Amino acid sequence: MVTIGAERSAFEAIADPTRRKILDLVRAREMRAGDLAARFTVSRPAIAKHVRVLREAGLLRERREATQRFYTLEPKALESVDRWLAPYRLFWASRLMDLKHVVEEAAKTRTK
Amino acid sequence: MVTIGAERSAFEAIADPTRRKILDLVRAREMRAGDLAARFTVSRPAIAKHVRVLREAGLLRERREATQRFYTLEPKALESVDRWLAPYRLFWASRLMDLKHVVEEAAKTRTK
DNA sequence: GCCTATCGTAACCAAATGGTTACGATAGGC
DNA sequence: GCCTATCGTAACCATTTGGTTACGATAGGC
Repeated sequence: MVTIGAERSAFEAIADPTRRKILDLVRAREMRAGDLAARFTVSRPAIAKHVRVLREAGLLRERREATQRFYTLEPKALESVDRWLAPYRLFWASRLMDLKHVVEEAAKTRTK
Repeated sequence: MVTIGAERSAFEAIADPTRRKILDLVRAREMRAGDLAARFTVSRPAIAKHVRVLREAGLLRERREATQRFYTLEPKALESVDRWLAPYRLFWASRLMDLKHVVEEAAKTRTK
């Protein structure tokens, strides 16, 4: 298998708050590069670099029309993150069980 | 409000694959610093630094016993990430709806 | 008291990151 | 043909990151 261009993990991509905000914007509606840049205080090239990182992580889809570039969220964006996170949700659930157990024991003691 | 020690985001913390693996290990069972280090090829101080990042992000809990240090997963670890991720799950769901619609249209056309 | 085991921290280094300004490519209006 | 608008990329820079080796602190065994 030949990889064209740089690979990059979604985890790295979402580490930066600016990039998370870009994703949040693009999730709502398709946006042009300029529209995105206008939402931030940093320069347009800085945003272009963030967008590149997001594309290399497979999170953004690019559509060109004349000189303009439109960005949309890749349909399965962040599923890899979600998959990794899933066992942690089970962990929280088990923690809640523990709490439930503690509460029930306390109730039993009280009604004894 | 006075911040003791460095603040750090959970998103930065999980950007590194070694740190994600540390979390995965600690989620299963409490581990000593040395136990953790033994699981990786990098040096012990390198692991100590990763552990510090994870603690600063509020993901790890430390317990000391003599000269040993035991680490466990903080009960609510990564909930902030999960909260940020939640709208993306809705996004996937709506994408699935779209797909369902496409499939149903195709079925209708076929049976016409 | 001394040795050993278990650690974090300091100091240092190469590479990656996130920002900037300057420039080039491309398409549309006139 | 020329100007303008919309962009990405190149070159550069300061800071952060992830790794190393060397060292110090602390507690238990004998």
